[in-house]
Amino acid sequence: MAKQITLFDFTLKKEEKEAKEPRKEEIPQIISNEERKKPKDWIREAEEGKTYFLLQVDYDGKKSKAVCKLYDKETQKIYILYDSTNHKPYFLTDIEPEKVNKISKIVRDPSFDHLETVTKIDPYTGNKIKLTKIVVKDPLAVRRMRNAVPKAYEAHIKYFNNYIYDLGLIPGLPYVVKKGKLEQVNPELKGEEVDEIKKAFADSDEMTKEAVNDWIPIFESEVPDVKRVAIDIEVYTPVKGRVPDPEKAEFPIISISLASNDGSKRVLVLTREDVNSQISKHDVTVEVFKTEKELLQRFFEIIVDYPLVLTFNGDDFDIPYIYFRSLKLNFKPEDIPFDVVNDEGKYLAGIHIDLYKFFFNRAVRNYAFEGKYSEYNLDAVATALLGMSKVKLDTLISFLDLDKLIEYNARDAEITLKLTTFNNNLVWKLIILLARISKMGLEELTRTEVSTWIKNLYYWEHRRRNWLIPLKEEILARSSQIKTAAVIKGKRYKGAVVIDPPAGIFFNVVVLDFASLYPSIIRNWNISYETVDVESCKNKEYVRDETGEVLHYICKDKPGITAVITGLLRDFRVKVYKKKAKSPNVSEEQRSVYDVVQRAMKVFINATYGVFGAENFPLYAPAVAESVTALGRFVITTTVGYCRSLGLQVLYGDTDSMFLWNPSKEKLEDIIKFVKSKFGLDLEVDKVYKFVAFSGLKKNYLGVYPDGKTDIKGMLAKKRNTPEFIKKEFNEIKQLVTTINSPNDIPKIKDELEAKIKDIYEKLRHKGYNLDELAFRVMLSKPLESYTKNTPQHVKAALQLKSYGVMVLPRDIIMFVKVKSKDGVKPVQLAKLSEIDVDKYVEAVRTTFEQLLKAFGINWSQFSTTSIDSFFNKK
DNA sequence: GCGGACTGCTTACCT
DNA sequence: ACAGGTAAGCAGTCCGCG
Repeated sequence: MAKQITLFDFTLKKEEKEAKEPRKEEIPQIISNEERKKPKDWIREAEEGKTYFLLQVDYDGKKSKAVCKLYDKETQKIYILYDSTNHKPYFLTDIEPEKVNKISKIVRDPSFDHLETVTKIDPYTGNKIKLTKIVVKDPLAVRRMRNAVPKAYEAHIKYFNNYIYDLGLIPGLPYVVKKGKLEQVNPELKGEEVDEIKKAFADSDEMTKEAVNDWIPIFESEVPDVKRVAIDIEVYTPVKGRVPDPEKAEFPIISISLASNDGSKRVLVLTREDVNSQISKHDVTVEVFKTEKELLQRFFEIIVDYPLVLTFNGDDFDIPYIYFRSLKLNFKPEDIPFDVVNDEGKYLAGIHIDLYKFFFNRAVRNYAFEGKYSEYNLDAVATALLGMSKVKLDTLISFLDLDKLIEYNARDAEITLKLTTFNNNLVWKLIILLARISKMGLEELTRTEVSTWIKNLYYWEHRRRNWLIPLKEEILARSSQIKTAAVIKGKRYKGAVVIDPPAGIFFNVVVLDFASLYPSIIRNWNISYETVDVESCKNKEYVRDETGEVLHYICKDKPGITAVITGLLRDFRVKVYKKKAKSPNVSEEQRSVYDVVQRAMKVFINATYGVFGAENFPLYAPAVAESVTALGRFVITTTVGYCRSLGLQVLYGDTDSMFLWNPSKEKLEDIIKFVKSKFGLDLEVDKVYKFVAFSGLKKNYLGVYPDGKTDIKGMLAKKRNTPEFIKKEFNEIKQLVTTINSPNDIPKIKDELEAKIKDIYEKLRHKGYNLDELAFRVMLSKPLESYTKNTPQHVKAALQLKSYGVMVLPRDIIMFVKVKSKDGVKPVQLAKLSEIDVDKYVEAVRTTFEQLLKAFGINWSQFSTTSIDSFFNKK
């Protein structure tokens, strides 16, 4: 469900709208737990000796057991396997069993099972420590008991994850069922392949070398192309601009589309009196129903054959709507293969992935897809990744002829499916790889952020080493000291260096870049929460920032867990899979698999530094984060100094990059060698520009490659909220600029620039742009009521929309124009071209183009004898 | 009571 | 709920002005 606000929301006047408000119907009755779902034969139990892919682990409350959800490639169905090891929920404490025995809140609890004494390893010292394990019958009991002991360890871990750690399971890998237990099936690799991987780790420490073997199956195991079906529903909506409330489920479901990677495409549609119900030929199977109940009945019949259901925003809309609507139509709860639990749409015959949540994930967006989409509705994501969009409508869904409705509905399911199948199943493979690395089940993985993934990976690795997972307070007691002051108010420590660039055009610019700077620092300096600022350490290395001041010290006695895992992933990525992804000896399809593998690693590698500086991360260690950025500054400052000592001009640099002006090959090699020998870091030639136009601002330039392609960074012209007409005009000017080949070409371009800007100004004055082109598009980041400190313009526009009866929600993009009226803004839907405040737009044009003009050394005041000149002089 | 200087808030970007 | 750094535009406040 897209949240775009469209023009036809306003075709009715306010009064009419209120008159048409439907009467409130009763919310469906709440059903008691007993009446709820009884297990159906939708899912069978796994068979002994068969091989399955582990997709996820859940807790079955009725059987009080962990249950594995498995996929069989042959039958393409889901199977379950209950725990046969008698595994139970537990937590740990550092007091003796005798003392725990005296705590009645624990031992008198009906769920209390027994106590055990266990030995764990202290991550800080490597010493063995004795702990008491409090074993219970039910995961909820841990929550009741954990406050009854002074220190409760590992008491905040979800039970099914605890099960995964204890059994060393890796979701996404193949397993064979042996004696009722899962046994990992390793991929068969050629000798040379293994040798090649081992070679990449020849210089690593023992801890890393041991771990390499365990990681190979994660990256090399085949990813099964699980059978899946994307679904999308359309609901009759008599009220304009309002999304139906799933919990009320007041209005009929008029159409459901299904699209599967087994090749089937289907639309189930309701015949209606109120619209043209003629149905012509479609390239999908169409089934027509007289009643909504029959339609849903048929839908359930089809869907339960699928092990995996995909939706776009199904957690918040499609699944709850189907569920509550079915109850309303008197389906028995046990006949509905869906449920709604904790704001999640559950699919009871298998697994449900809500792709909206996955694509919204910041790490997925930035690291895996390199920010290719910046809005998160189906249309935007599909357009960016597939080049495919939703069917455009010029009226409400409720008014569509059935033919159009079928087409529209079918497209949505098709796009949703394609989001996982395009490019050789790239997204699907990515999800599986992320699950394997994080050791998380698919449903949890696709609904949580990267910090949860990293937490889970580290917990699993702690358990594998039999390390005790320390309490947050214990980590903070050692590594909470912060010595630097952030540049930005409100931030906790100092970050990266940004070199102030000159304004101007520079030819032959080479960009050098440290390969994964922060991850490499973590690995090379052995940084981890248990190695920074710990006493009782023999070999210490001091961390200094760029001024030479000592900030922290790192213990080199033993490898740090963060350094080992980050180093491992980094080396696998750089030395093995990035190479394989480009290797000419590998088939095109295999290359794309390796590309997914390296992208999945990138997500973890790049986010690791950040999570240690994030207060809510359970292994939060500010000293770790501060050490990383300080070393980063030290490294780049030293290297910049070295470049300058070679007589080179370093024009610009940000965090891990350096823009060198016309350097010789010899000097570049010299610098790269210097960095390798001094820091053990890899410096690479990242880009070579024909020229770079610097505006003089940081994080703001236009780089042009020899072939005329461009990189625009940070400029107003590329910001989403800049009006479309400015972007369009900027693009034309950009094309002009790319034709520059030498300084001699500049004067001519200058003249053309000047002429072009005069044109824009004239066009603006004569209302030559339409309202949509003039709109600023700004995202509402929170509910309207939460803007208490001030009222920004997009909020003013949103308030006007709201008073008009249009629902406005967080993440909606508000489109508004600047006008000469009280608020100074109006939503495009309510504005007229005649009321536009031209001065404001001239100002916006000026600031946008100034960023480019400054590179050419042009000031607005330099435009002589023009109307623009006189205009700006009076400002 | 008005306007410029200033701070703070908000959004969107860069690495 | 990964981090900090930079920029733009506006909202709101303070202060001086005999």
